[in-house]
Amino acid sequence: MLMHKEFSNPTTIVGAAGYLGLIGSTKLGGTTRHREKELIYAQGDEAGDIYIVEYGCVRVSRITPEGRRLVTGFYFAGQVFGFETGGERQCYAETLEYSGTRRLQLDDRDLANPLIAEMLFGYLESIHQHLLVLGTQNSIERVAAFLVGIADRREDGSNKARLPMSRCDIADHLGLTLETVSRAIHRLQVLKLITLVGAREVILLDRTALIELGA
Amino acid sequence: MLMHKEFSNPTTIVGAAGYLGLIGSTKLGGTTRHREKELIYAQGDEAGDIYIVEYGCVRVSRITPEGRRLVTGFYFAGQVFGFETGGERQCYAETLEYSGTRRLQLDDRDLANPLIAEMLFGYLESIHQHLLVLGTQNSIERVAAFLVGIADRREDGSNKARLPMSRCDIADHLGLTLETVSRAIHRLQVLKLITLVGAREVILLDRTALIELGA
DNA sequence: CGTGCTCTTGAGTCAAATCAATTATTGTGG
DNA sequence: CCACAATAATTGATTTGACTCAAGAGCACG
Repeated sequence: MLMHKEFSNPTTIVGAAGYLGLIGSTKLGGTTRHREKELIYAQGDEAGDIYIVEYGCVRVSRITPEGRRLVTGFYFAGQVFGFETGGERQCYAETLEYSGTRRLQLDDRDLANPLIAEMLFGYLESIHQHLLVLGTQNSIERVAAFLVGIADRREDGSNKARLPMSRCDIADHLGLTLETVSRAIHRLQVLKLITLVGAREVILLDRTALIELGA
Repeated sequence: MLMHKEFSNPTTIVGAAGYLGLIGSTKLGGTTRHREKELIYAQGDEAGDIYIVEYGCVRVSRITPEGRRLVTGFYFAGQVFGFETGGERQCYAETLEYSGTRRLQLDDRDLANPLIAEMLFGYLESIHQHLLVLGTQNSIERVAAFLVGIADRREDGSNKARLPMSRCDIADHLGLTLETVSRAIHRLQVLKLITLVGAREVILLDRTALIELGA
């Protein structure tokens, strides 16, 4: 429907490319600074606008009536989040660290803007990828795909993935438990596919093998 | 972002409401008739247009590089399918029974049409719901949610769900095996929440309890 | 009225969940 | 700056829900 998207990367969400073209738009707000663990919006808030991450990291999640949580995504610098249906938001958006975001007011006609449409379709593609992960992959494949996805979103092209989110956040994103995530990371280390630098940073030693695992 | 969507129903995709307003549009093609198991589009085909089911049922699925399959959705009369990112389709669409579909040509500007936008956001919401199912629910909850979702899409308001898809299709939709689906259906019968009429039709005896299970 | 599907059912296995410590890390006040 | 509390992550032991493998049963169709 729109421009072609690279497919080597399983979890790229929405790049900054489109965003640049919006600078100067009257509907693009200034940068809002958030402390760690700050709520950007909650379930029940009015939906409609979207947000662009300037720096830092945002976690978007959804709670089921039974209290189970699904983390629908993590968004880093240059990425867009907040696309939602209906009048009310069904998700919570919270910062995981000191972050800056800009709000972009949207109305129906903005969807005709190719930049906005690209963002929306990029988001659609990312959910589809997430579905594929949750529907077909085992724990080690899920974690491998996750790490590659995070690393791919770094602005520098380095083989590192910074993890501002907890093991529990990762688990709730991948439909696993935090213990299983921890064990999968351990196994990837034993397989010499990654190295841990502390608990919150990983170096991808064999990206190809990781992509193959998580494909 | 757009109009409010009912939330009692976990798997409604895109209703026929929007479609009616498009009758007369030059871009809406005539009805194409398909035999059972006919391919409507394949991975690699050019993306861009969407389809409306007139009657029958369409299965949309995606195959991973390792050959695993995810059925992303089933579409019945009045529903829209075929929203995809990028130049090439990543999914296969096939009829499960004798069906009729109409193609709707889309270009970027059509997204500004509220009817089209509603369809797109309805689709977005349905994927989100599917994610929630795959990310948080166990086998019996998944099957319960699935059956309620199918029943909700009947035009008559009856508590029946017709299942033109096989157990294997359901399994690949829910991230389970066909045996597990069969056992879950059996357990729902024992719990007196459903009755089977043959293998391909179920009557929902306690929709509330089913929704609670699958919520 | 077979023949081939699909679906069901059973038995055994295995991957991930659960339960339970233990070991980093991080943060705080003395 | 260090001791200590609090939080997060790892690791181990055990359980369990879903998968796998393997027969049968039910149905649809020629």
